[in-house]
Amino acid sequence: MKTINLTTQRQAVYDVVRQSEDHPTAAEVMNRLVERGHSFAYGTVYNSLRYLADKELIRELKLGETASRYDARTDDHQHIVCEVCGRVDEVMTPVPEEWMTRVAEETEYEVHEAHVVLEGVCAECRSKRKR
Amino acid sequence: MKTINLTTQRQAVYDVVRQSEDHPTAAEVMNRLVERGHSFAYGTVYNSLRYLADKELIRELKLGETASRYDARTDDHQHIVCEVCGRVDEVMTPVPEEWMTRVAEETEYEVHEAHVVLEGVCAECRSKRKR
DNA sequence: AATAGATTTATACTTATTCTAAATTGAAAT
DNA sequence: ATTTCAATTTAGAATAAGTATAAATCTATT
Repeated sequence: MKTINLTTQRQAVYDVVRQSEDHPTAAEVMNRLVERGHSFAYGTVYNSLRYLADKELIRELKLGETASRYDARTDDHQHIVCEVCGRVDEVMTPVPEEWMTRVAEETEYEVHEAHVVLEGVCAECRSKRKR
Repeated sequence: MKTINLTTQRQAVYDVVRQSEDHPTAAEVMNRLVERGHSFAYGTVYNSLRYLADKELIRELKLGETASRYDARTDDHQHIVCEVCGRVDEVMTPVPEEWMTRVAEETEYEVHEAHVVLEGVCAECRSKRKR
């Protein structure tokens, strides 16, 4: 019984997120909407992002920056941020189940999810650095 | 050559963080300072927290909430947040090196750090729920 | 006591996001 | 076709966390 009501605004926001190669912030989504000729209220973009994340069509990422980012990939995965250029890439290698089990034992929590943000230097910045 | 200049304010902020069982936000640190009879400017508390984190006397935690939290434990560890009551606990079981290596291979990043925030239900909330 | 550098203070500002009340839209019922 | 009602959008105000700024205060050294 999961009805999804994609209004014009929500569809347009969804399209922007899906068609972005990076992981745009709300402000970036807004800019890209304007580039496409839309002019929605700021609040609507936030509402739409929240709605889409709620329906699990997109994911909200909190990577430790001030602004949330959005990702159209909703399958289980993590993220890595380049310390030099700030780019964000997907990490598909799954967090080991065994580690989660150990953490459950250690903490006595029922563990549901792990959000991992890795930090490092991307291939591009690494080769630039070498000279 | 790492000189550390602990002014009255910085020392007091450091004391609050060290003597907190939980992981207080800046606002909570401020409240606890007031309870102890201090009345520092808001900016000073933020500056002190930044200074102490800089000198690695404390750590700033970004757990996906709106406000940062602060932790007097500076050794390598992760955190787990209870979805029910919001409490934050330490996770000392280290993230498997092997997983980090695999991620480095997958992403072609030079991986420096992993910040993990786990979510689940703490022992206390679990037992309350059962009854 | 005089100077300089660092720090603190009070306050203004910024950024990201949420809230609010009125206006608009759209589907269902008449 | 018109009314109706709920959901949505809009514009703008409000909030929350944190940073910036300029003046005042401390502190160590000459």
